[in-house]
Amino acid sequence: MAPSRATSKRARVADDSSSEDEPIAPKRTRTARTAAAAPAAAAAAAASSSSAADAPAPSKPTRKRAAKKLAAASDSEDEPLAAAPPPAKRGRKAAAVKDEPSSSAASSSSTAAAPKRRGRPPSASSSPASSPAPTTARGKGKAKAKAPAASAAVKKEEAANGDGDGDGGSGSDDDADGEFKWWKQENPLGDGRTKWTTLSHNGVYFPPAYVPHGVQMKYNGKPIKLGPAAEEVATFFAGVVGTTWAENPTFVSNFFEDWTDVIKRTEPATCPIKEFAKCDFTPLVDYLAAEKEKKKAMTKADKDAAKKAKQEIDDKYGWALVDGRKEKVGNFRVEPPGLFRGRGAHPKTGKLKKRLQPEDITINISKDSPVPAAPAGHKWKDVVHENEVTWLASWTENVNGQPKYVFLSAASSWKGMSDFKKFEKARELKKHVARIRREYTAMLKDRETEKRQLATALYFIDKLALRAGNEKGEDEADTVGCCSLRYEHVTLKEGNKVVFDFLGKDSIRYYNEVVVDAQVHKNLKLFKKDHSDGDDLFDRITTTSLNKHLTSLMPGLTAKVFRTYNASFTFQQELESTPADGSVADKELAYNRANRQVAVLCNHQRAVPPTHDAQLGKLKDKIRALKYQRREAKKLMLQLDPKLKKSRKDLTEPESDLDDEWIAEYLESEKVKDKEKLQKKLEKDNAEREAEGKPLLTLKELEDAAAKRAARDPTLEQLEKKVAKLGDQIHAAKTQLVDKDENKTTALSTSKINYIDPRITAAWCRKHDVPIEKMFPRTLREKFKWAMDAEADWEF
DNA sequence: CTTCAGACTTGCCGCGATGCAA
DNA sequence: TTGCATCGCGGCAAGTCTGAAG
Repeated sequence: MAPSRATSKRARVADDSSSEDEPIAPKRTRTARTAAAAPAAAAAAAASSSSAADAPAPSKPTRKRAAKKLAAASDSEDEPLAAAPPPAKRGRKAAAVKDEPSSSAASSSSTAAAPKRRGRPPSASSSPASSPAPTTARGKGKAKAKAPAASAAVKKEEAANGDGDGDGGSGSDDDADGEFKWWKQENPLGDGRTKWTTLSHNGVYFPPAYVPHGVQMKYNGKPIKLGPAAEEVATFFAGVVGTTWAENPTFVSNFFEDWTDVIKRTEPATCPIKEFAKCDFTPLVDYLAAEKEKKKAMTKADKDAAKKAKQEIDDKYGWALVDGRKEKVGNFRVEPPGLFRGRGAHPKTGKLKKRLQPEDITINISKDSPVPAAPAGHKWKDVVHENEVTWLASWTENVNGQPKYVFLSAASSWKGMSDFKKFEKARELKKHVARIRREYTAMLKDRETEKRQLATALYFIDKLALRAGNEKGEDEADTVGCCSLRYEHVTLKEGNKVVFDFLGKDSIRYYNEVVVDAQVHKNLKLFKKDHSDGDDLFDRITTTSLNKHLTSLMPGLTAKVFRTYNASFTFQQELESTPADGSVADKELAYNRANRQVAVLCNHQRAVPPTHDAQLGKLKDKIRALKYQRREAKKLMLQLDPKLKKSRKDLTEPESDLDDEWIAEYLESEKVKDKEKLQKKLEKDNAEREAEGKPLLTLKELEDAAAKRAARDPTLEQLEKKVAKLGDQIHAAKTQLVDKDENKTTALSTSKINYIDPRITAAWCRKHDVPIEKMFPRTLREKFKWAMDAEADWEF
């Protein structure tokens, strides 16, 4: 059975978030998340879910896709519908269109609210004037190699909020503090197509060349000398030894295949390496461990030097000028070579990701900006000037042939604008959603199977926040979303119950038992009829056709907008239960709970932190200790003034959760701790006394002194205060406990970063007087600068 | 159409910085 | 002051969706 990997922190424990039911986020009982590594995945799935895994489900057994479209074309509307309606010829799309004249033609320019056109993107006036200056400044900075004057200066300017030397493009459109506030512009979203007029930057940063270490791994028990190329790849593998990657047969065989290729090319024909089983990477593993130690043991000076070097790189490559304005670059570091860590049962996992050369990289930059110099002796693959895209550099990754890009950071104007657009689009959906729901509810009974499928899929996307579910290739992990659900992923139960069990994005398991609309249940039964494992559940629709339909209902509407809308809407609703007169901790809890609702809705999971149980235990003990102290304090109060027994019920109430055994243990441990403390104090004091020539103390003396202090009777008033304080502490700790436990397997950050309109948070903080820093860490505050001014009464 | 390439968002994880108790 | 847990951030894989090409 399960190969009991210690590393399987991915296994989840049942989560009974059975707190409430409300329409949008139906109750859910999730179980385990499958492991990423293939063998573990299969095992885990088999172990945890009897239903899904026993069936030949997980790995595509007899998958017959492609049959899809043919079926739709020929056999057409033959399916007898459970209800009654006679088959009908299709092609009557008119029915779907509804009153609005579709507007699909104009829809492509997805400009949210303001259809008003403007000639230029954000600031018409600033760029021509400001761009030449910074460009030259940049050029100089580059020439100086070290300490790029320009960027450093700008940096300081930003931090100190002082005035710069004209760099940074604080043109007339910008705010007084020199920062570009695009959201205060008249038309913050520009014309939607052209992204920039001028663009300059310093290109990309390459990882250092490989330095061979010469450590010899063993083959067949004998040390073996490898050239740099083969050694490097072997060392990549050594890096995963001890993790689940190294246990994954696909990973191992892909690695070995690519490695032997390298060996064939670069090693003499005498190189004996033929079988993975005979490879012993231990020397390399040890070497890596030693290197890690070395790094950890670096002196402070070395660490500082490394930090400084890193800072210089950041200063040089970390900034770009867009229309004369300084913007932060995101991933300017070229991805280093390594073994591809494809998640889930990815057929290509473990393959060698090659080292990129400047000759692989395309640079996108203004015509009039200096092209960043490629590393000595090299040149760029290409230099282009495409101002309808936002990437600064791009290349093709060799494992999957995917394009990769260098973009600006999340805090940049471009990303901010597109976030803003996204949330405005979701808010627009709010106005249409009632109508759209009515429409698809009616369409659930349409005579055409295709329409029924469309409506049913849409029902899931809306109610369950499923992803669209594009088709995937054979050379990718087998994961699905709404449109790509297969027969085996959906099980029908009595009482209109439906059980979903499939692997979604990142091979995260989605398990959900939901009671659905009777018609939906009926439809599913119909779609499944005469089908079997491996067949598409929705065989007449694709994400494209679904989105096309959605766009006809509302311009720019796509499946993912529903996720954004439902997440933000749910969040705002859940926040309403924030206790107006609660403490900040109470409010935080309410916030996190709302956040959690959304995370559960979107199925955002995380591995249980390895120390989770221990943490909980500690917290519980802390609470008990506090309770015990409170009990003692109350006792004292009653001793001091026995009359309180009558008037103060609260003092006589027993503390829950305290048993004698625990108390004894607690007291014992406290005793030990106290003793240790005193012992330390004794040593310290005596050292002092010795120096001053005073007589030394004994432990006994100290103990007596401490006992005397403890015996001093506090006043009633002091006790009262103490009890109150303890009460607060207990409450806070309990709150923390609940929060922590509920968070065990739920990742809040993804929804916070991508799905919840930040203006809801900003408004909530204002309304409830909670500092925004409590809810948004620095990077989020930067990313959501545009949302920070939301008034307390702002509504999503 | 379908497929494919391209561009951009979403998502989980590992690691380093940071804060905190010992 | 050091060891250690937490947290925030960046890395990069994996989605969505659009538009061009076959």
